[in-house]
Amino acid sequence: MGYDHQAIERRWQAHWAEHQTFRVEIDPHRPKFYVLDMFPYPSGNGLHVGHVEGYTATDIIARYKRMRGFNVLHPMGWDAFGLPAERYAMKTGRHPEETTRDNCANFRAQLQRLGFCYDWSREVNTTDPGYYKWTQWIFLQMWGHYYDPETRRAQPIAALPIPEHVRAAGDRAVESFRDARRLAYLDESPVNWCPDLRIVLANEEVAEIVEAGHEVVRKPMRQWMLRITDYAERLLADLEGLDWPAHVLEIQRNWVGRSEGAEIDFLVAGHEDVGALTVFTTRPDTLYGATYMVLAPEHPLVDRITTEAQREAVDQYVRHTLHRSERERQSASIEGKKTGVDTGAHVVHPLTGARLPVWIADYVLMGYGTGAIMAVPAHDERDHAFATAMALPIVQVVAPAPGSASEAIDVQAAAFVGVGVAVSSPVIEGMPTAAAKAKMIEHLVASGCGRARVTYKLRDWLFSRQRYWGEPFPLVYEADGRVRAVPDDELPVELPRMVDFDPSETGEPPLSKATDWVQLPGGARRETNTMPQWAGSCWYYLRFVDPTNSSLPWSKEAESYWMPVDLYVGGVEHAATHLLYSRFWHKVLFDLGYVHEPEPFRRLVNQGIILGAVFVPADGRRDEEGKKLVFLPDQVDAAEHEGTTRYTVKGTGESVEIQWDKMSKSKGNVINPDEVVEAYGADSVRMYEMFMGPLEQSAPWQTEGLAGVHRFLQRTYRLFFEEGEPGGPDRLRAMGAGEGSPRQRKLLHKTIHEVTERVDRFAFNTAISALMVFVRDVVQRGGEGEEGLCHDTAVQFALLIAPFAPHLAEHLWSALGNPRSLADEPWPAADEALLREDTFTLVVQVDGKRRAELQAPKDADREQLAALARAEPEVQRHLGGREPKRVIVVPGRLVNFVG
RNA sequence: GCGAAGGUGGCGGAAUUGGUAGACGCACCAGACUAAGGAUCUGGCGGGGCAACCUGUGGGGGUUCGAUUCCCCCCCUUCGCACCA
Repeated sequence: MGYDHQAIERRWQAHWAEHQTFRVEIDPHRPKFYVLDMFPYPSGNGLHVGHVEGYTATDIIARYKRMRGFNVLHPMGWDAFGLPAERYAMKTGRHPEETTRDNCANFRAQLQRLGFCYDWSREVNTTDPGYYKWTQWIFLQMWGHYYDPETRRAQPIAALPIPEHVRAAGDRAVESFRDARRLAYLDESPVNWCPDLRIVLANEEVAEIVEAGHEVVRKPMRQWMLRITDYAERLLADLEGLDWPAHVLEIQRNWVGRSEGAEIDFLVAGHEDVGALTVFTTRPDTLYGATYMVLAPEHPLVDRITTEAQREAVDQYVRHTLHRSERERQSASIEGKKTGVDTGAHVVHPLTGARLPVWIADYVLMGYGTGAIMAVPAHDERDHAFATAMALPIVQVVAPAPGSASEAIDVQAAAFVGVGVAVSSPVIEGMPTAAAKAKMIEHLVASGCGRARVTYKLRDWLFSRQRYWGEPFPLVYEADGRVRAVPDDELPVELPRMVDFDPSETGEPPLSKATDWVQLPGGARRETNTMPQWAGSCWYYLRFVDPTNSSLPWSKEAESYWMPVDLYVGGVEHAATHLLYSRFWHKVLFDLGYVHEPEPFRRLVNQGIILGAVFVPADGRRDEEGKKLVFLPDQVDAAEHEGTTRYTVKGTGESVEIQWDKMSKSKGNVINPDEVVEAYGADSVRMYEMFMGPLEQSAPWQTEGLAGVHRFLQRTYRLFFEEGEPGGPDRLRAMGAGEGSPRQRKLLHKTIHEVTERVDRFAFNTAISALMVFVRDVVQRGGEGEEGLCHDTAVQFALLIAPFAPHLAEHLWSALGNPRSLADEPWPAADEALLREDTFTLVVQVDGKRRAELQAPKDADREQLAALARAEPEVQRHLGGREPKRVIVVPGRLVNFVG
């Protein structure tokens, strides 16, 4: 019969399901371990081999930790709201509800066929009203709270102190004062609008959509925003304690983008009534070098201060800018072309009293700082380019530090952006840049026209979408226009069943067409936007701790036992989105007392990408349209030639080269997990993906490699079983009852030690290699008639491969006479005494070159080792009778004769 | 342009604190068993050389008895950021 992976895997998957082997409950007597995967979007394409890699890694850890005595929470669910389901529905007429249900069922079946040890009783689905009830509830918590910079935490909006003059202006004034501080707020500002898809996009999403070939323009629309910027400081500071990959921390730091500097107020000449025009700068020490001022074209004061003579030119420029997408503005920047228009207005330099012209230019962005800058062309490249183009004056106020390597600089030719010492700057004359900045801020504060300021690149999170397949907002607009929250006991606000959910060209959301649903008694109307796909994934890890609770999102008891997540594995593509958004929500929930730690994910690991093979013409030939020509593996023949593989296209014989590329349906280089699981078994596929290389690294999929791992499992199987009667079952081999030979015991314990240490380090590829070494050794000894596997060793080995090949391990375990699953068996412990060796391989070098090796006693001292080494004939030969000048002895390793 | 990570056989990759470079697997070659082998088992496998031996971890230099590992310069790849004042 042999290794029948299909029968074995079917049997144990059924066993685990029937016995609910992986169902877990709170157990105060055992330490917990929470292992989480990034839950998938259940697309119609089904599971991808890339999913399998990350999910196998967490599965190994989950099974291993469980055997080490931890109470392991290892859940799975579906991030099922989102655009693809909606677009698929528009194409086929199948409702997202149906396709989502089917896709989830398909994903679940696929994951179960891989034998992952999820607690399926905890499965969650973001589109389930019982789930999104709480997504809506959390949103309302944000709507009901504001961020208090004094206490540095969220507070109930009712606790917001209302200034007397606001209170005096009446209820409506108090309400808008509060609305302006809520963590969830309405804002009418230019958003990223994609006319093709008829949706708005978050800043984080724009690049991806533009990549896909869609246009994105700026368009003012009324949108729900989340005030993530209030948490910028904490999101940055709390990165410190996280066990996350350095590059993810880096991406988040960049994204939050903290910079320290100063705000400086300039009065507008002739417009003292508009108040100060405030700029942000990181170089307050260059204030004396400011020769003009630039406002973003969208700056609210542009209209007020523009002179009549310049009005037409300014209006035209503003219109022009609004039409250009941010993308275009950026690409213009890369070419270095600067455009802008003089407003005709002037500001007064707060220190010198000089009149500086005020320009508008699209190189200044409204969304950063104050939307206005003081231009210091001598010390800023962008200002320099602009000043040169517009013939504005350039005044040097920083010089290279005396004795520094910098040549004599000419700021007329190029900006000097480095640090140095202040010159032509009375208040800070001669001071080094760092000190000059501090002194200047001090001076500005004293004279009342400036202050220290920290600015972040992070912008508030655009949180509404004009889509159907998302969570409805639990908000109602009263007839008088006021916004009211749907009371908690009326949640969830269920998504109405609709057939036509095409968005309108103007961006009116599809839900606005569900008039029965929208219209409420008394002229009130529901909010018709829905939440973005990120909403459901912001907190799913919390729902897993108490997934069926209908009166609370999660109980305090469950949260305090299971949280935080000890290990989170997923792709790096979520570094600036999901991972930032969930940290933000978590901090709000922390402030409100619903979670007990400020960070959700203690340790994060990114898995690499599995690449698929494509073949391209060796001569770089392209098709008629100039696009890359790609051939698929089944169109290509391979032949060995002088040690390398040559590939040619079947039929034409054209020479092609192999390339490894991201798997994609359009390239046709996708590996379907179902097919390889069918052919080689789940254990082989899982183990192969772990054997490919370090988890974090990308690696090419090579089915030959999978076959190699499959052979290893077959060999393992044959170590335990021999062929029975023809057509009958295989028989467990006769095994010695004792502990086995000292040699086998020693090898076993060495293997236990290595596998344990490597799993702890996430070095799964080398852990598997240790298992392979063990099996090969025992097979060979058995083949030489020395000894087969003895019972005790067999038992321990079955446990050792369980995290990697759980089905085969259970099969072996059960054949060895154990009626119950091995999932709760203790992990084998290496016997320290057996790990100790009496001798070691001493390497002997002469002049740093290896000349001999010998077995030396472990406890030999330096003199003994040197003597042993010197006695070697090879060493004698290479020394040729001369006396070495030096003898280096590294106990336990080597002896080197030098000279 | 700025920042981060990386570069080891034909391929994926191993290598505590500097101490036998290439574990393990794939591919390939040879052999055994075979009616047969694309099954299985055994052996070989960085390059050069009959051999002794030489050489070799992107390139160049340095420290050291000894460098894949530490330091300096350069090249290349991947990723992130990119008018952020």
